[in-house]
Amino acid sequence: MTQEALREDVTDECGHDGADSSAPRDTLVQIKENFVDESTTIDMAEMFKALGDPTRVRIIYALLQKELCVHDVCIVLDMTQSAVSHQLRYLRNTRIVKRRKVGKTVFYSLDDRHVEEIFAQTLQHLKHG
Amino acid sequence: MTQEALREDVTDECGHDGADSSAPRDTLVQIKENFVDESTTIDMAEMFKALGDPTRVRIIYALLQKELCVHDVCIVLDMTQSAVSHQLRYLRNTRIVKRRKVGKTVFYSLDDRHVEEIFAQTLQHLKHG
DNA sequence: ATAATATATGAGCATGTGTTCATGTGTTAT
DNA sequence: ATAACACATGAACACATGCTCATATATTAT
Repeated sequence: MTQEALREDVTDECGHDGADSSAPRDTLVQIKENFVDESTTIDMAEMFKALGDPTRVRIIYALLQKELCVHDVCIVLDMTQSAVSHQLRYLRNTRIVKRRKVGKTVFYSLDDRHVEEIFAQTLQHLKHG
Repeated sequence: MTQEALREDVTDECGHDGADSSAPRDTLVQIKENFVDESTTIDMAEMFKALGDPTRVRIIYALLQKELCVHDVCIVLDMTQSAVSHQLRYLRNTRIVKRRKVGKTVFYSLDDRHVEEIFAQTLQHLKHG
C-alpha cells in the first residue's frame, strides 16, 4: 500500500462537475490506489461466499470438532449424501477443507487454522449487534 | 467454542464392520449437540454472504480507509449510483455499515470493528494457500 | 467374475442474486 | 413555487446457487 501523492485523473462518468463530491479528488484517487489488487478482492469475496451458506457453516462447525467421513457428515447434518458431497467439493475447491482417503472412505477435515479465528470473530460481531 | 473432551470408545476408524458410520454413534450425537443454535448458524451464514460479493468487498475496503458519501463510493468503485445504493442497503441491513445524514448527502462508515479483523484473517488465509 | 459399499458428479429445476432502468423521496437553492 | 441535487427503491432481467435424481467411479467382499 503505497502512500505517495498521486495525481492521476479521475473520469467523471457521472456527468457532474466534480464540485459536489464531498471528499477532495486526490483523496478518492488515493483510496482507489490503496485497494488490494482486484484478483485478491475477488478471492476474498469467493472465500466469504464459500462460508455464506447455512449448510456449509454447519459442515465447518462439525469438522471443527473432529475429522469426519462423508457418511458421518450426512448423519450429523441429516442430509443426503449427494447434497453433502456437493458442498464438500465446494469447500475443497476453496481450500477450506482437505480430504484423506482410507480404503473406500474419505475423511474430511479443515485445511486452514484461520477459519476457526474467522468464525470466532464473526460470532463476536453477532453478539455485539 | 467449547472443546469438550470427546472421549468415547476407541475409534475403530474406518471400521467397516458392515455397520453404518465410521465414528461411534454417541460421538456423532455429541457433535450434533455441540452446534451453536440453528439461528446463530443462519446468522453467521448471512453475515458471510454479505461479505461474499466483490462489489461489497470493495465498498468495505473503501470504508475501511475513510467515511464516504454515496457519490464518492460511486466514483471510487466506478459504478452507478443505483447499484451502489442497493449494495449499501444490503450492508446496512446486515449491520456492517451505518449511515450519517448531513443535509442531502449521506455518509457511510463501518459499523463494526470486527470486520477489519475478519478481513485480516481472510487475507492471511489466502496468502497461506 | 458379481455384489455391496462409499463417494463423486452431471443434469435439471426451483429459488436467489446483482445489475439496470425508471421513478420516488427528501433537501437545498433560486 | 420550481428546479437541481443526493440518495433510495421497486420491477425486471440474466445469471448463479443448492438441492434432488440418476448414474459413474473406486474399493472391498464373496
